[in-house]
Amino acid sequence: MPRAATTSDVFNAVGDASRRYLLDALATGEATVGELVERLELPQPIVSKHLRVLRDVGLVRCRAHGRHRTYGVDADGLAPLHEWLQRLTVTINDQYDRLDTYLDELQHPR
Amino acid sequence: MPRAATTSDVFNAVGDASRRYLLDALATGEATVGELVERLELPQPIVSKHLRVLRDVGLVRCRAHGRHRTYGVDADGLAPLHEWLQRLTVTINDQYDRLDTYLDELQHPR
DNA sequence: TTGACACATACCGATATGGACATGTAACGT
DNA sequence: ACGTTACATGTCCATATCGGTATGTGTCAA
Repeated sequence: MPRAATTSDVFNAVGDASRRYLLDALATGEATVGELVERLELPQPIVSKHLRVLRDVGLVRCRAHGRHRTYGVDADGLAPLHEWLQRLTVTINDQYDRLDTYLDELQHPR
Repeated sequence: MPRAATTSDVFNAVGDASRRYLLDALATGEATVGELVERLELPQPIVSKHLRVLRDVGLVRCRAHGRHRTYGVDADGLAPLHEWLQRLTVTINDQYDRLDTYLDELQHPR
């Protein structure tokens, strides 16, 4: 198994700077591919590819409108990130709490 | 520029599942490399390498103790993630708010 | 119907990455 | 001093990934 890998995973998707820029841009409102190309000053195929990845992991949605495609952030797709970060942070804080308790007991032994 | 790339970036660091497991494990308390190797059932060099990456991006700290090295999560290292996620989410919500206002004005024109 | 336009996909090359194995290094025990 | 323990680092390989260019697909206009 020469690589763990997997795009198609939200964490990996936001691991790329270009894709974060895309999300940042889309967060301010929906946009077509062309508009994104203009704003980010990236070649169109690059943008399309990143959008594809973001779509696959559920971070953006797109709807066709004439010959344009309007993309927008899917807030629900951010859930895995939020949850993981939250859990991690909480766990860390619990740890500190236990340390506090421990230190308390050292100073004020029952 | 055949690759954007960059490990040495917090987002990329947590993009890898193995490294997330390491963080999860360390969140419950500090641990030595050997302990992590046992818990995650990964070869020691792999663990060491991932820890190295996590250290470089400031997600973990380590202190030598005898011939052991005790690693622990550095909560501050999570800040970039928190901030980015926060900003993104807020921006998205602002967008929805504006949409609400717009819809309101459609229904209750001044 | 033909051509332009908006976007998606295919293919290519360069490189970065993760895992596996071997080796280096420092601290401890005897 | 020597072997062992606990890690770190170096090298190698397979593959994934990104960017770039070319091409395909569907829609609109004339």
